[in-house]
Amino acid sequence: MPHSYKYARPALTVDCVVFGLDEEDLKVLLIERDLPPFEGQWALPGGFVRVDESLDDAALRELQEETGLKKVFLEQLYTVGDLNRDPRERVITVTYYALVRLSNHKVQAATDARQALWFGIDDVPKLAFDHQKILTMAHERLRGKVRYQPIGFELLPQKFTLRQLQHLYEVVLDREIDKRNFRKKILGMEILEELDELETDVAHRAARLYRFDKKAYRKMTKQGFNFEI
Amino acid sequence: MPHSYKYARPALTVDCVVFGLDEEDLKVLLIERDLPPFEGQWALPGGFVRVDESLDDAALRELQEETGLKKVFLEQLYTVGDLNRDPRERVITVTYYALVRLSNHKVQAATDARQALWFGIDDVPKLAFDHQKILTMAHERLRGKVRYQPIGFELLPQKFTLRQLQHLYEVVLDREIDKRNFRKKILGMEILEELDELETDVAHRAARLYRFDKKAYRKMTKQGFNFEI
DNA sequence: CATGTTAGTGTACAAATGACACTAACGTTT
DNA sequence: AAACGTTAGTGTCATTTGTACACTAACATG
Repeated sequence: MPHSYKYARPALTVDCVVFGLDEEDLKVLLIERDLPPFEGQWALPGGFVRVDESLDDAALRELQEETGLKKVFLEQLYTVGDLNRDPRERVITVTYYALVRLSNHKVQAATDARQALWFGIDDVPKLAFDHQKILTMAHERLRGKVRYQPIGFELLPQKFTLRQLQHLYEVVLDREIDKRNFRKKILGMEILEELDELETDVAHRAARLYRFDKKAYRKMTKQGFNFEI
Repeated sequence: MPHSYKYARPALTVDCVVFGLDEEDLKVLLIERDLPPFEGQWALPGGFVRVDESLDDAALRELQEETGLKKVFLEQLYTVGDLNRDPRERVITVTYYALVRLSNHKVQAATDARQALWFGIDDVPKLAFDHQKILTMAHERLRGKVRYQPIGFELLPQKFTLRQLQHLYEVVLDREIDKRNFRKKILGMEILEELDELETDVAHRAARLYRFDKKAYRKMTKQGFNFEI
């Protein structure tokens, strides 16, 4: 035990709520714990922060270690520090949420996790610790933020159809959206680059592909433009 | 040094950005540090989290100890944990922002602080640590949040005039607002209780006093109402 | 009683939102 | 080759919301 301090210190961890999107559903990535406490239960990926790495780095490292995910969109969510949220000792957890392109990423369990699996957001099992509460918070944050920041694109492939984009908002906001009004609005923002490509492998008329134009968005933001769905 | 751990642990602190409002300006409460590091410099009130108190409790306690403030509106802001933000050792800080009714609260310095003083938001001195960055974040959060959550009332006395309320939004959002449109909008929300009282001690026609009707707001929120300025 | 200062009120135009239905394209089935 | 099924893609009108704008009333003060 080489590290001693005058006053007791809580342990510090990071946990991540990783969202993905498929054709039907909003999904969350969970791991099955391979260590006590809550061994064998499902939990959010996460782990201890090393004393020589930043919080963001810790979150990225744990994601990679436990699920194989790299280079994902990641934002800090909230820090939970209730007294008895971990049965072992006082633990402070800085929580993050991440958005990934489901199609791009093969997930695989590793360190400290028996397996990593995607669950439908309305279909998650009982979670370890207070992870259900964190998941709920993350979901609310996503619902809120997706409406006034163009973060939803992180859930789609880089080239996507307007149908996919609309579907994203319908799933995340949990309400139907009128197709014509949606197209009018999103195209009117001029933050989508219209590609000379169509989707492939569909059993009906193929839709045009678009790409989020980050540069145009940044420029417009500086001129007072506000993204809003 | 009775507390030993297998791995090194960062220290954990809380810092608070306390906002207040007077007739002119949005203000922030700062303390002059009475201990190294940065002794004699201005900083955000804050301090170490005890191992047996929650993060929120730590923030409230430090506020009371260093500035004398009690029972303020307090919300978690962000957790900063860059590697070298404290010259002594690795320190993780959970930051909060607080809103207080300036008129109600007498401020007085205490533990670890030579004095506590209100500064105009555009008139803060050089701050210790990365506190300027935290302050900027808090200010942005306030600007953003005040528009879609009725937290602004926390900055006003419980009974206020529409003029004061409008002034609040003008100061926080840093833009002029049309008086008639503002009144139409805010009164149309039906979240203000019109009192049979007028302001006193003014050298002109006295304005009617209103009170924020929290119950009505909660009820309407449940029915899908969204506050927005 | 004149002055200065803020309270309190309505209208008209512009912009944004929301509701709504058909034809075109294209792969699949018969 | 024709019919079918499925999704792409498009415009208008009515309603709601936002924005710009100016005068009279009330009241304390000198």
